[in-house]
Amino acid sequence: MLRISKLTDYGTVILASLAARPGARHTATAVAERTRLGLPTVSKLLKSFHRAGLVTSARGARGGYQLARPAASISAAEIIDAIEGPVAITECSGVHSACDLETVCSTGSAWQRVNLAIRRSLDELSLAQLSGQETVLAWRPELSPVTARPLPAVRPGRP
Amino acid sequence: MLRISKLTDYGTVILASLAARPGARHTATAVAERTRLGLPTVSKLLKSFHRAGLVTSARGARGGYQLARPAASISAAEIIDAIEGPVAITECSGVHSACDLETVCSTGSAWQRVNLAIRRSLDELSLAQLSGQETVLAWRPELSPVTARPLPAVRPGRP
DNA sequence: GGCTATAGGACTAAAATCGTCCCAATTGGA
DNA sequence: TCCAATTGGGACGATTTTAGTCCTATAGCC
Repeated sequence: MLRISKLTDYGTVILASLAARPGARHTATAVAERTRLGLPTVSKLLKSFHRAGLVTSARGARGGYQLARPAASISAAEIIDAIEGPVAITECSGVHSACDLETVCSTGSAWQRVNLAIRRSLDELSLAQLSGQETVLAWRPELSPVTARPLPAVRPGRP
Repeated sequence: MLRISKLTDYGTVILASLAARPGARHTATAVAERTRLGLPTVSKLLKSFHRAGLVTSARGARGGYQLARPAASISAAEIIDAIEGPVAITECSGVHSACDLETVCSTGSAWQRVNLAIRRSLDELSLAQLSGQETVLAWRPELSPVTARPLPAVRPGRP
């Protein structure tokens, strides 16, 4: 199916939530409540984003997170990278390929081409667009319903 | 990561193998030996391709598979569809969305745009290109190593 | 009729993904 | 100065996907 993971999808929702008020500081708890995602999950994702440099954080009382850059300059590719690691359509686009098929492996270059094309469209899509701050061309409701957000059954509060 | 599954990758190798001699009939066993993939796996994938109409089959002695169409007119998108189902980057690009987030779901249209872009490049890539029958532009060896093909430990023969 | 293939599906095993929890570090305020 | 709030990092268990195998039925050739 070639899909992005649920976590990534949640991630965009979380970042969109931060983007709504870029100046303010947002605690993980507040974001969890606003997005209606589980607190542990939100917390985990925000940590990932922090490690990737997409958000800045402040610890301690009155701490919280906020976007490190304007939403328009954060790309979908960066978001995916932050959570799932580098986009790579085939498995050993990486380093260690234990592949001893000779003839057919010319396949590699072609997949790579697709990979680049995907990468490019992901680079061009900004968080601002994802969060609806910028209109996206050719918006056809009947063709593009809603994004995935099968909510976790559990609410933020502790069990 | 956004990657295609191993099975899909195997699938392209199998189809490429058929494409090498489009006129001939290939038994699953022969393909398994040539590609060095496990016979059950090859068999399963060929069945999927048959159901999807990408290959024709003949039963009985002297039976086997062959491409239903020229390699140039089979797209990567079709191959992926045959094995993994329709390409959809987000989960509920489908029908039943149990999504009750209102504000943030404008995200949908943007992901959909990416999805279309991906779909398009997948449509444009033919099996002929994947199997190296047509050269692919901008082939940079140091950037695009080899495709994934972590071989199954087991050989075609029965255990 | 017997041999060789595919057709289809059930079933098991392995792996990646999700989600939760715990404890350490840090900061602001009473 | 101590307490409460909040992030940081990692470990763990459960669920879901993905891989891979096997069994039985069906079809065509000799």
